[in-house]
Amino acid sequence: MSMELMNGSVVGDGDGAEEEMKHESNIGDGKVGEFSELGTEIASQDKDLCKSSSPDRKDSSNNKQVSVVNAISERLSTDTSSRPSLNSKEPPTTSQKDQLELKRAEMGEVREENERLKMVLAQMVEEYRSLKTHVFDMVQQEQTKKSIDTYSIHKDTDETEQQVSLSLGASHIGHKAEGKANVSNKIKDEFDQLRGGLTLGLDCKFLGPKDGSTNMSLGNGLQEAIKEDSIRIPKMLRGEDDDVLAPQAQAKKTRVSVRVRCDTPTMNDGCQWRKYGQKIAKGNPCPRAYYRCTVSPSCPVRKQVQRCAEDRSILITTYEGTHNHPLPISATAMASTTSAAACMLMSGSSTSSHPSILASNSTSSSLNFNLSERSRSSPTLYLPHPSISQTPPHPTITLDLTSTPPSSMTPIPSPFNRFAPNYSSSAPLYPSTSLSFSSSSASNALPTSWGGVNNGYLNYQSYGKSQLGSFNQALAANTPITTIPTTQHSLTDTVSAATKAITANPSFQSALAAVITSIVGGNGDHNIQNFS
DNA sequence: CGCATTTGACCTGCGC
DNA sequence: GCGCAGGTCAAATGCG
Repeated sequence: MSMELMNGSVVGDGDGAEEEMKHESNIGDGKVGEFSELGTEIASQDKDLCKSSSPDRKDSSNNKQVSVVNAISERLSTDTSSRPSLNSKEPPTTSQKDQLELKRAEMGEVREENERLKMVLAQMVEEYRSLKTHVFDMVQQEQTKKSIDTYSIHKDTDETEQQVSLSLGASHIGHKAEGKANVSNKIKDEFDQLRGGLTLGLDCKFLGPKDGSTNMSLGNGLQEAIKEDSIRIPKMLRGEDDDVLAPQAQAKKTRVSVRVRCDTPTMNDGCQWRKYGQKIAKGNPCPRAYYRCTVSPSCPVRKQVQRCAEDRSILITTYEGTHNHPLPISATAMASTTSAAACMLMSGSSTSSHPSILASNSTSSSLNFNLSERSRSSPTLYLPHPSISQTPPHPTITLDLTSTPPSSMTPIPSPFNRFAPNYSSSAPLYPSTSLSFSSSSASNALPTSWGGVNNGYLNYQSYGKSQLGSFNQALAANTPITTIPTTQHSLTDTVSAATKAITANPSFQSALAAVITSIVGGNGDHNIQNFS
């Protein structure tokens, strides 16, 4: 279906990775000037990001921003590794003094660079916030419109949904489907309406980089919602083409699974849910509860809540679908995260087969964001519980927000297992992507509540500043002399400090996931690997 | 009384 | 075609 698009993005990613590697190798050679230039370039590109409407430019800018973060980490590590010589008890020779001066100069530049990067990051957070607000406003406006036009839209529901589904199918194969290019303007208009109305939070798809991939972008959020709606239409009322569409639609039924430690029966994500069923799933004695979003009667979003069989303190909440209504502020953090994660899943799956990353023919990927030292030393592959993950028609992305990975997490002796997409031996039909934000921090706050009046998006905003600041400070704080000899350890300390700041608040975790996803966008794999 | 939850029945898809 | 498992429906029940 969208294989051509996927291939296209793979090629694009590959170029990006090469460029990134080139930068990093320069830094590794100690070319401070180039590093500074790179930072300046990124800073300027970030400004362009605000002004420019060119999606490609934005995309490349994002790639480079992530690479700069990696670069500075590399840089810090390089500095750290050279520090023991500064502490040497031997009397310094003239050449050593020169070296000392040089190093000091370098460090000064790096500090400047740090400051610059702080600014860039702050700006990115600011941009994300304003964009999110903008999208939210748009959604509200569209909702108002839709309430006025409800009748006229619903009148043609069956026909429209069929047509939308058909045209989506056509749009996915886009350029090769000339014969299906007779999409009516009416449907296009409805696309535009739905674009505003069906996406929430950070839907990076619509803010996405590539105009050419707009159709594909539509696929994730819009198509999902449309599909969800169409699911509720009795088969008899659907057209005969539905048989053709059904597998395609089902294949896109992405799910976002969130694992948190939670004592309450269900995780407060800020949304309103009504329980409509409960089942004992095979392989897990804990019942699985089914919830439906009740904020809007027509909202297609559902969630499943189940406790982990191995560790019952872990609550696994699986979200499916996209809200077609404005969300309470307290619910936007989770909605953004799930929406973005679903976006990442769709885009990530398109690149997971890149040969340089995945030395396997498997389609399953696991992107680990394990930041802790323990996690680094013991790389993990999260294999979700079979009752959750082994549902082939549903590609699932798992956000692991638990502090201790479950026993089912299996170390994979692979050179890719830390950063690159891993693959499951069970090899599900569709990619099951795991984003693990695990932390070794013993004081890891248990996310018993996602929402709350002051704990959602607003909180992210405040944490976005204060804690991202901490993140930067943690990076900057590592610049002073330490005696840790290896780059591995200094980086680990840096990352551990940052991890503490990040894991201190679950809302920030989700928001961070959303931010990262929005930055990484459609070609995240390479960048994510380096970001770890 | 209205709303939410519970729970058994039913539907559907998939593997054998 | 059959059985199994996941998912949904809707009547019954509970609660404020």
